[in-house]
Amino acid sequence: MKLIDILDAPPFGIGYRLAFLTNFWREPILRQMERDFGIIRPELTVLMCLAFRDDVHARDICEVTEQPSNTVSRGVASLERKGYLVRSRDRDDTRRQVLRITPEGRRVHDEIMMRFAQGEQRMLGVLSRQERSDLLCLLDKVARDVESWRS
Amino acid sequence: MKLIDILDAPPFGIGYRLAFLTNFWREPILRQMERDFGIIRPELTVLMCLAFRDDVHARDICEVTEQPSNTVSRGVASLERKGYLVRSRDRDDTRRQVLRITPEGRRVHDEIMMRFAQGEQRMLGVLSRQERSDLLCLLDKVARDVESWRS
DNA sequence: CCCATTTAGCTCCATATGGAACGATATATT
DNA sequence: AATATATCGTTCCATATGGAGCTAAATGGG
Repeated sequence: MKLIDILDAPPFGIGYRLAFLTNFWREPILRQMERDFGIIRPELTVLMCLAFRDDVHARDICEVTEQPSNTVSRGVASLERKGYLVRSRDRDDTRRQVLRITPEGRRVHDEIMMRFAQGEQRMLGVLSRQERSDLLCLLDKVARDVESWRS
Repeated sequence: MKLIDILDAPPFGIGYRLAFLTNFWREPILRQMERDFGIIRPELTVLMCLAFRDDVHARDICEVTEQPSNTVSRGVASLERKGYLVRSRDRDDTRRQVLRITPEGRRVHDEIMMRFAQGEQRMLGVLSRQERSDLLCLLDKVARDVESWRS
């Protein structure tokens, strides 16, 4: 018996396949990432936020990612220890700290993003250009509708 | 800043959306499941395997789901305590135990599957029948190709 | 201006998880 | 048949995670 045999069993064909693909695409790269860079999932979450937009607060990351503040706090602290971000006090509100990614952090971030992109290309190998475009369009449509269907 | 704003930032549009949708579809239902039935993720994994095929060994579940044996072992033990499965020694190999789902376990399993199915329907609300069919077809194609692309 | 309330980020603690190693049993080798 | 090796399921331990509560700082109401 293989996992693939269960594909048709559950009464949620699309959801099951979404989870199936997410798992086999993402998890091996996350494990590599931990092995090669010592970065674990909550740290990557922080790193991606900082790469996307500079000068954010930990609180912003909590809101965007819906992660608990202690998880973000730990991620920020360990990324700082590794030299992937710097913290500075916010002069308007000294409780807050402004987070900024370092060049080294950016480098590691870009390397990890590249691995995810390459993994995606491998994953989609069986699809034509047109099929990939269709798939992206359909997924995008559902994702942008998230506020109407999320529990 | 909202999570949805980051959709177009990473260089893996399809993978990112797969993970995004998986997360918002599955996680709330898993939390409900824990709250309502006291069943956590590794237990659901075991329950789904037993519902799919009767008379399996814990080892089979490890192989199919690629979960470590201690995780499966704990899942089996707690499901047994809750009365959702029964264990019996395998007469051919007394190290093994044959696992069988109970009617109560089946009932809980079906209820949980129904919630995932309903969540899927809500998630896909924005798509037409044809679009859902296309999406399923594309995801299925990639999923069935898993052995060629998985790391 | 003073005190109550809220907020940012951190620490403590309880639980979830997976790697490693273990005991019991089965299988292979000589 | 006797011993070495492999396998099944479990326990032990180290780490990851999130909830609750804490401290410091900001904000609001009188």
